[in-house]
Amino acid sequence: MEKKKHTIKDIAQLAGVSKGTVDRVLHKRGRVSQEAEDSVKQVLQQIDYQPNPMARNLKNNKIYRICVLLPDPNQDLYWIPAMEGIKDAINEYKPFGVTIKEHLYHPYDSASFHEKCDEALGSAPDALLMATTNQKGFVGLLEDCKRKGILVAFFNNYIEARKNQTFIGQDLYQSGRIAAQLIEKFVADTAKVAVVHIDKEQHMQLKEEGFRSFFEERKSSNTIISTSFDTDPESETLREIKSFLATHSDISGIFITNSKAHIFVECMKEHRIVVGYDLLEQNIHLLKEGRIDFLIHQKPKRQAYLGIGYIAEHFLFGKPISDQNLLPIDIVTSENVVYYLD
Amino acid sequence: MEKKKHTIKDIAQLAGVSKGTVDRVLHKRGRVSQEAEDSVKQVLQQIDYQPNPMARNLKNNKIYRICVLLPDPNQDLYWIPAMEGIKDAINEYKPFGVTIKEHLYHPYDSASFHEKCDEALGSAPDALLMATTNQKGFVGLLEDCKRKGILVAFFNNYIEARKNQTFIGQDLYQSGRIAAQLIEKFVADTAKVAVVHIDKEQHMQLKEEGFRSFFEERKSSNTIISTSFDTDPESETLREIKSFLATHSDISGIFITNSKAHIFVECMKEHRIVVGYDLLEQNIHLLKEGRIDFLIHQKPKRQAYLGIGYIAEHFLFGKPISDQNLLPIDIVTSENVVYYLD
DNA sequence: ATCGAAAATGTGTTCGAACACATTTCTTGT
DNA sequence: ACAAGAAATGTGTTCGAACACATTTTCGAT
Repeated sequence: MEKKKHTIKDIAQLAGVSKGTVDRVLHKRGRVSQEAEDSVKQVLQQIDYQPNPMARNLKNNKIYRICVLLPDPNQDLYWIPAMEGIKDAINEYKPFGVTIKEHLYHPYDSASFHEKCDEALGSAPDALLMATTNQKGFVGLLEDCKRKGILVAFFNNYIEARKNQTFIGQDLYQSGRIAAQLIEKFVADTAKVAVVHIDKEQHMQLKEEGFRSFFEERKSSNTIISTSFDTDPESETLREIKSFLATHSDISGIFITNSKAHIFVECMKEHRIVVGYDLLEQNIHLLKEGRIDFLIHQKPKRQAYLGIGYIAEHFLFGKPISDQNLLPIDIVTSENVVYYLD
Repeated sequence: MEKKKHTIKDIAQLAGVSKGTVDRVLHKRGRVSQEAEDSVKQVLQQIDYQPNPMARNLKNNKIYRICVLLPDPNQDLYWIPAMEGIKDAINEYKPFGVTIKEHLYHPYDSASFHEKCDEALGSAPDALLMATTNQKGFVGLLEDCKRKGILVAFFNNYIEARKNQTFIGQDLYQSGRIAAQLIEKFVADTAKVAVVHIDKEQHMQLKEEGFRSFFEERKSSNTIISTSFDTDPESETLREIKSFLATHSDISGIFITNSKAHIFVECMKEHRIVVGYDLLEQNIHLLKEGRIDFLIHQKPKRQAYLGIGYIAEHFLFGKPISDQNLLPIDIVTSENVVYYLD
């Protein structure tokens, strides 16, 4: 009773040829007379034929293999959500014949990184999903993948994706601007604000640039200072932070450029506007207590999940894969945090 | 070379029976000896068999029909994004044999609503996606669907979903609380804030309740007043708003409970903290100009898209459908608005 | 005209699940 | 013990696309 979708057989019948000929026209395999080709193409123009993805994939009957290259979440808890996203994706795409293998390296051990790289590439996967890090040998790895025709997807920090690559993440510069905007709304016109880097990494610089750019555009008379702390075992981090706070008691807004806001905030006695990153348990706790005002959510779980998803649906259903997928920069407060968890 | 997925044939071989018997066990169709059933079930326990969704669906070969019941976006521009989401979903799921038919009724014409209801239900679809409205006959419609076994999904405003129903949207009460939190952070401890309803509808009440609850919990000494305006052609809306502003010049924060913040804000001369809803073009313009501070994004496009998506994937791949899908309440500023557009 | 090669076209099989149908095995009453 | 009927089990076909393979047609060279 329902007009069912057109099939190759239908087209063949309408064009007065066999399904083999239609197939040859569709796939441009040649061996078709001009006459037959024309009549098939005419039919194709009239009906809009879209091949049945189910049938196509069933015939394909390929097991797609995706390798994930990630710092071990047991070593750096930051990666736990990403791992969860990957687990979700595994469950979602397993029935479709997508297999995913995780290769977890030690975050601060270059040898481990290379070992896992070799392990992953050695298994000659169809695609590789990896967190962007500033590990040495990163560029070489990419070239290797390109040579071997392995599709690469990154997530986490921004990297410019080239051909056969895709990136899932946020615009870090812009997230710095958002932090600035939130703080600027709160503090007095002449207030002093601080950019705080803890265990500085490269991506934080972009955030600071974005942050400063916002104030500069406003031609505000706010003072912006920036500072860094390290949490090396040998350094007395907490004392340094407290000392900083003591000598800068006139600061009224603080932007902490990574997930470690909780370390800094625990040292603060009186309230100041605080904007940080990431929904770590400790950060959420402080958010709910009102000691952190806003957290910018980088959505590592979703990034990882989408990374797998884009790859899988590209292989399975031939969906186009775009080289850049910038996710919204979500502003999280104690009142809406619950919707962003898991 | 790759361990390919287990098939019914594999199971049959392992259990020493034919695929027909395995099929009967899997679908509990009976006509299987205890002995055969045990041996198949034992194999099933050892390997974790998941049927190939592609093959299943290919054989099914059913055209799923979804009807969408929506106010005409030409009459009320609010519904344009929802329509876009539906168009996207159509493109996405068409190749899988999902057909979607839109039934657009005139938003303020009850007769038109009923006509389109009958039209939609008359075509005996597999599922119905509709925007929640307070049209009369709404409850009757739902019972009709239930009786006919039609899966129903709602989006837009909250409604408690029952069996065979699903809801996609936001917690309105909570969104009011978020508005309150944003305003409370900005204004002085004793400041006066206003809740403004324009063309009052039922859902706005929930938002106001949430808004007030936040201030009450804080035991703040802020004063909260609420007021309503109508944009009937005969009422002099703008004059009334201006008059309100003149007599309440001490208000420092304003919460406008629907997408019509732009109407109110256009009447404001000096800046006050303004929180509104929805990414209408006019609102975005004012956001960028700094005359609106925050917009709460209700994501009508995504709601509609997800509505179709949940239904389609339920039918196609047997994904479970949950009765409530609360989307994050996104806080939008001029700096992150770009990521939420379309 | 006739053969051979190349070009054109048609046929058949596969993927995995689902189900209709065919066949075998078992049970029961006489 | 044997037929009849029920129960158990096996076989075959279908869905749509893809591709291997079989068959037919065309055309040039002799």
